[in-house]
Amino acid sequence: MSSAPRSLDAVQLGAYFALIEASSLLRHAVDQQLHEAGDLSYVQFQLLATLGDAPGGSRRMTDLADGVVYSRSGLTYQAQTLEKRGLVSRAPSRDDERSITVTITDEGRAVLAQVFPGHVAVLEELLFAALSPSDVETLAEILTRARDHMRQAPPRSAAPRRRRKAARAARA
Amino acid sequence: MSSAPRSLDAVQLGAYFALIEASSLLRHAVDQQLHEAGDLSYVQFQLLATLGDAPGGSRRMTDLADGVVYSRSGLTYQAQTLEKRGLVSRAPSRDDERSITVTITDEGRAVLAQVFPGHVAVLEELLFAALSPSDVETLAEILTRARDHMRQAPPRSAAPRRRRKAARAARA
DNA sequence: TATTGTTATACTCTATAACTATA
DNA sequence: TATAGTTATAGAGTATAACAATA
Repeated sequence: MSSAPRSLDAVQLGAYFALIEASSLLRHAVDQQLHEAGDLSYVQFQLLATLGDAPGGSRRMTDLADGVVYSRSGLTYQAQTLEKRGLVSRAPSRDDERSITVTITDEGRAVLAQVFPGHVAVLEELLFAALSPSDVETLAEILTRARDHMRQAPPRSAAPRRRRKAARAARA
Repeated sequence: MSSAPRSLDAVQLGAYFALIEASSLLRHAVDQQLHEAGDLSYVQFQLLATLGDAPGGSRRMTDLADGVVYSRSGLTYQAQTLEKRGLVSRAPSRDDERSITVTITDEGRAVLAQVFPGHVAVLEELLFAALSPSDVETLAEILTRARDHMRQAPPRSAAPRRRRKAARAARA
């Protein structure tokens, strides 16, 4: 347990507010573009894009969640929605019968392609227009470090399931 | 209209993903802390914090929205929620009878104080622990610039009301 | 006994459009 | 006629707990 300081200095506050607000504004704008161009929510786009980059366009449900969604049921919900639209398919994994492998379909890739130019345009106009190439590089370096740290940080009360062992005992 | 490039380079992609993911992880963690410590959503916290910093603890509804909420009805909803809990009060403005002035109450300030140490602790552990003071400074500078640019950028289809003039004519 | 994923359910939040009242 | 705010309503998303099936 580290001794947490009483408060933050002005620079820290500035960085925190700017981070939250910039990402919020950006995400809101991108979200709108995605809805207009392809009727996709941001989360759905993230899932499709993740699959699009994955080898074979496939990923197990559990691995897919990573950083995009914070609960299992949330992922199931989104996967179902995408499947109904024919943008992904789901099938039991061959090696582990418990897992489901999600795969992006051709139609899913088409929607991705359809949405992508506008997506890039929003990023250019909103985020990169105000930054020099060197700014972008610096930003990437610092934020990547921050993200990696957060990812491995012990989730305060997260770990949805892993932590529930006690509950079952209490019921008996 | 600028000629938007076909795609982004690897560094830009890295910066974009890191920004979205870092802010998402951070916001999720902070949101949980706020719920546990004071039964506040992140938006509610932002509104209270904004009021806490405002002169007299007051702000007009419209001015309060700024960057926190993206629709008028959304703000009304949150303001009502906070008022029911006694954390803010609302009264017609004296100078303009159309506007409502929202003011943080003593109880609102108490909740803010109750929640604040844990809030700072999360930020320290998750965001600042991985960054040097100089990183934080750099981050603040760049992201502030980005945010300010986004704020003044023409909202593609935003401006909830301002843009609706045509709709009325169509109904006639 | 732990893990993978689904379901049911309840709740929070957001957005649109129609409306009232003041400027 | 434009602005400030509310309401009704509907939809999207999220989380928790209980559940089934596999390892």
